[in-house]
Amino acid sequence: MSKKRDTIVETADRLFYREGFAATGIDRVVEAAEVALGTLYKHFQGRSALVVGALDHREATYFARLEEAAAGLEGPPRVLSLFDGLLAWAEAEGGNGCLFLRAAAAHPLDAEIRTRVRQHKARYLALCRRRLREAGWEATAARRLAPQIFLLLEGAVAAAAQLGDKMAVSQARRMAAELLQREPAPGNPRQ
Amino acid sequence: MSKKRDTIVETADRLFYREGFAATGIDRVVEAAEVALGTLYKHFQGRSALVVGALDHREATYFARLEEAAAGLEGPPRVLSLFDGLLAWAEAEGGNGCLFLRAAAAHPLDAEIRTRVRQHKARYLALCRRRLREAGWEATAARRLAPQIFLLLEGAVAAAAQLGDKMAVSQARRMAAELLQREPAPGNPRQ
DNA sequence: GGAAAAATAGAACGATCGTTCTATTTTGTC
DNA sequence: GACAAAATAGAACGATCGTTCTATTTTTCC
Repeated sequence: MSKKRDTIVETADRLFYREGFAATGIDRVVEAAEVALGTLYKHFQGRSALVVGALDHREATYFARLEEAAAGLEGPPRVLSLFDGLLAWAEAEGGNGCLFLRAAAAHPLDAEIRTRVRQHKARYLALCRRRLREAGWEATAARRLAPQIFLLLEGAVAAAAQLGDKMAVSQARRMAAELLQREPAPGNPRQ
Repeated sequence: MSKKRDTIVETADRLFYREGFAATGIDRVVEAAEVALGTLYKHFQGRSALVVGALDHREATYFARLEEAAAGLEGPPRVLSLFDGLLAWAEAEGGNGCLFLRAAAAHPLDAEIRTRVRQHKARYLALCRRRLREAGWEATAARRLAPQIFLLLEGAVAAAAQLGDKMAVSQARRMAAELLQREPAPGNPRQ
């Protein structure tokens, strides 16, 4: 819609993630986005709205990346591509943990932000379930397996956060592969 | 050593965890600890030193709790008690994620704090390895299994953080139990 | 019991930061 | 080319917060 708005949102997303919420103020975003302070306040009510905008941007781009990673895949690899998408993201932007959880930690009393965090995690879990179904698992099995896949994803993000340890992602992927192999989908009895 | 110092550290730990680093300033700690501002600055050089003090306190109390949970246990349960300790902690203090990771996120450029975070995670991983060895696994097996247990622990903490979802901890515990059962320790061939 | 040390209350400072405002310049459109 | 809308630079404000300082009171210890 607005080119300026997009620039601001992308810059805010990048800065918030790379340098943290505490370290990047409005001025910092304005400077990096090469935009005037007034322009930012024309598009966003205030800092809170800017953070929400950055989270929405991250939500869209991250899930888009996960769709790319799954393109053309079927069976268990379609589920495991969730880890490939995570790895690609960690390599591209450096594993600094989950932007949503960090936003919630940095703005503890902001209801709007907390809502986005919950939404993000709910959608992430729902995506795990959907992928399992697409890969051939029954609804009941998908409902049981999805939280386990989700837990491995969360563990990978958290473990990768502390030392840029990308190994944690492949570790989690291997564990997920074993998990899926142990109870194969009726639709894909052979891996 | 100093009673006042202990009170300050305990209060800071509790407030930082319950209300977040951004929301609890020096004044807030002083008020809750029922201590004068000058007393705090007599014991700590500044905010950064206070945060480090709180992290050290958390480190000590958390690992002590893990020791308690493992007392008297042998074999796989000795490893799984890591999850019991985590659950007890989550129920007592409410799962708000890992204090160390939150501290690092809130003070991105503080070298001292980043060091404590790395130390904490390294010790946690080392504890996983030690427990596996105590439970009868060989050194090579322990080195391979420890990161997997650690990943499940991190995943449980992160997943529990978003909705007070204590189920994530028991979920992770079940996954760890299966993991250990799949390749039993020579010293404890029967579970 | 009296001296030294610690603790207290509270004011004051300086810096940071989110936000608003104004005056000027640029951009887009008929 | 003119006019309206958007963008710009930059000053200014108010609030928060970490930190320092002073004067007074309490505690500790010989």
